[in-house]
Amino acid sequence: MLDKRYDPKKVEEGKYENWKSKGYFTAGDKTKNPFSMVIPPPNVTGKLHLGHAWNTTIQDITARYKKLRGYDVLWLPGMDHAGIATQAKVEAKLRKEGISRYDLGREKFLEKAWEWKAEYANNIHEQWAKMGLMLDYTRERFTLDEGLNNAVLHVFKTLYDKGLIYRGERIINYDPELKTALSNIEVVYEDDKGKFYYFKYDVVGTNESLIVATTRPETMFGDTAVFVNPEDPRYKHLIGKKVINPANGEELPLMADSYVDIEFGTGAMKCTPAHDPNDFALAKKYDMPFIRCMDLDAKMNEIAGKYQGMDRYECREALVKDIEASGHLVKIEDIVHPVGHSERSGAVVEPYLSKQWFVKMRPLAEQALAKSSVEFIPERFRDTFRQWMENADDWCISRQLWWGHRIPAYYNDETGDVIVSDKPVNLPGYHQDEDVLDTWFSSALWPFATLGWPEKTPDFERYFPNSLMVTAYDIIFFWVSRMIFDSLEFTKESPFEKCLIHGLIRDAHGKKMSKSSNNGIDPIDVINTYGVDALRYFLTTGSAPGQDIRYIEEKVIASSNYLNKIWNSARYVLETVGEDFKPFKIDPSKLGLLEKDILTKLNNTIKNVSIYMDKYEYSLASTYLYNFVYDDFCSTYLEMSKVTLNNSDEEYRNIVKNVLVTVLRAIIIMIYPFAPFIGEELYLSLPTHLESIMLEVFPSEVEVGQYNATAVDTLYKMISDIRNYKVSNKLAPNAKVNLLVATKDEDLISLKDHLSRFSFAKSLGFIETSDNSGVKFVYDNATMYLLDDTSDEEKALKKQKDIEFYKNEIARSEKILSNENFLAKAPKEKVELEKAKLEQYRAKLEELLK
RNA sequence: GGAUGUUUAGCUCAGCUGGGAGAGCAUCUGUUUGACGUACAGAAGGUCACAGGUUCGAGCCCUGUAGCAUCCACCA
Repeated sequence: MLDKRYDPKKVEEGKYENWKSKGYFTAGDKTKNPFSMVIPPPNVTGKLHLGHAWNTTIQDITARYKKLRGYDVLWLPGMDHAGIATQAKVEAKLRKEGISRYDLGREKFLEKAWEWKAEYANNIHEQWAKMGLMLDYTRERFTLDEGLNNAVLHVFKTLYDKGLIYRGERIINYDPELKTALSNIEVVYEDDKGKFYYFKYDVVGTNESLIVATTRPETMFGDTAVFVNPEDPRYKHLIGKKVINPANGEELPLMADSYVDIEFGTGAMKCTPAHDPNDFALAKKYDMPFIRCMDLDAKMNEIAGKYQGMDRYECREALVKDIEASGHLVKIEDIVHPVGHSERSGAVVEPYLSKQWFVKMRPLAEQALAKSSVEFIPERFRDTFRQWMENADDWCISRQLWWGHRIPAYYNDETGDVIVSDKPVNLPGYHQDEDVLDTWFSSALWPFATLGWPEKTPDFERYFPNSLMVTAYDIIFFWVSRMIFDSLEFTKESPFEKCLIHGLIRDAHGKKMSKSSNNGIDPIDVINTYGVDALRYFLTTGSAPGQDIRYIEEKVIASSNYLNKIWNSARYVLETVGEDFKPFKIDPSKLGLLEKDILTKLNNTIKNVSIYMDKYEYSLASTYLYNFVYDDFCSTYLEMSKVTLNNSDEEYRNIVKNVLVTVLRAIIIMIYPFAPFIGEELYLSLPTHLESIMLEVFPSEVEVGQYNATAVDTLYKMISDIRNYKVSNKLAPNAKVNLLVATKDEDLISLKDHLSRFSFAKSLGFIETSDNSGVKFVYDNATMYLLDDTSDEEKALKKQKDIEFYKNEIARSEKILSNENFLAKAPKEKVELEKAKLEQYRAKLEELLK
């Protein structure tokens, strides 16, 4: 027997290990159609947060549902080495021990990183198990494993041979703390407080000077020109002359280009080609030199003269002081301006001219835009993808790190030769590039490389392209778009058929969860308090696809209450039918009205749940199920069954029990993808069951046939009206009442026991034609009189209220039906429906007025 | 500067091709009715941001305005 209360801890215990050991998670049944997903590989940097919980729950619901639907489901797990992120963490850990990565050297450092990976992979496995994820661990992959590594080398070499990967000098975003290049999207812009320095530049050969403003004075040593707009009347006459750089006294040409905004600052701009991407472009245009005045550690170099060796900020301070002393400082303004920070280290990014590896984006992006067949859900995210693709700059893929795929380029310093090879090169005089690849270079191959590509493995043949990818919208640029263009380039197919996009999870006030605001919620805490099923249900219901959700504890509690409701309804059914009960095939001809009614509602629920599950609209699917469970099953049929079971013979009692079990079984299987643990527990309590709910199939509709639904509706309305009447007349809920029902509906009369029980009827009579005593309730197929000591006044009041109601309804209906345009243009069914309603209202009013 | 989302009950949110506004929580009234007080029976609560338009009919479609949020690009 089930416990009185649903206890998540007890219910969850042992189930996951059992499923796993029985091999239920392992794909490969060739008799079925495949359905495949790969998990977005979490970084091996730390704990999984609620966002992961949400993301993986959506996938798990999908996997379990598709399995119920008879698919051979492959959900492939794996993790990402997360180059920068992990290396930053490992370095931070070492730093606490007083060691730098250089103390250890590459080999030893990588050993430490692998140790780190092992520890965190273990944490992640534990969390996946807690979440109940149906992952096929026999196929688990890691972005740095041998297979992925081969795929990465193959891709690098192929793109290189095609000219789609090149090495070049460009301005890149440099993280001086982690000492590595970053790609554009690894830079986050924040509004920082800064200063705007106005300096006076003397114009050579004149008495004039002009004022140039900058936020980064320390880069003045790398300046090669000052630019103004050619149309700027203030400076027009000076164009072509030289000005003196107040930082070092050197002469700079005063040049003109329409790029310069007349309105901004002083309208005169210094040009630092090696330290600013826009200046770099200008310098290219005018064939100017690129002068680096800083080293990679953000310290000034020999170009800066006496400032050499200073940190960039130190230099800034000293230089400004010196310029002020020379009388060339005009003013300093406090400003707030966007400053690029490294996503991982937070360091202020330094635009820096250096030699890096790049992926040439245009050809790949155009192919992706032209050929991608990925269907985004919701559709609007296709535009997000498109917009980024259309504007994507070349992708800087080299990182000056150790943790990652080492770039397979080999240099001969003497000859200047470069060999790119997917096999190790051991030629004398050659040495391998020290850098590794951007972590996203390998994740971009995830959907196919995890299946064995570039080999044509059976898994690749069978499970690629993936059926579905599930991820949050913030990762479309980083990952989704790159998977799509790499997949199209290398497999000639889109990596997945559909891409389901969800939002971000926020705190109760709508703020982004983050470490800095300390508002993060650990999913494990939630699971320990309310159970994983409640968390899963909360995460995937009550929200629309693609929208953000807020974590609200009350909602998790509500979810838990709902599961408890299902638990207790199961308890009632199982206690009622008994352990020895043997369910049998339903014979529609033997069903009673109420049985037909609940089964019909079940059929509708199965239909709707299926429709929305198939469309990945889990929130809507769950709403239909919820309403059925609460209103139709628990509050109504289940209560009715108590009366039926008391008042019928053995054969009919068995039919009712059979219906109870049938409905319960369907509910359990439908809720199970959302709440697998309680689903399994209840399923295994059913009188007959398979070894596990994981082997079940989705419930199908039950043959019921036609029945008098009006009679059932009227019964439920009567009960509701009587309850309502008692409350509004301050009668106790169990106050006895005398009822008289005027009806010719034999089916309604056959339900008299239920009416009697739920109205606490003292007496209940049936008559053929209407009477005129008591408080009157009018239905489609009956009129009910409540005969008790209510005063005539109250009776009249109630009657007046009803009459008014119907009069209003009739007026509304007549108005619509007198509109010729409505009659002419609205669909016929709508018109007929309205006419039928009007007729009913009139009949009821007439009955009321008798 | 470009783009997207959002505005519906006190709060958090659903509302799927246009056809009589919904849920959970909170509030109020009742209830030892034979699974569930993590419950039951009821009640109250909304000019669906605003202004136009299309339509027989608009929370839903179109245009505009405003607030809130997010993303992209960024000015030296």
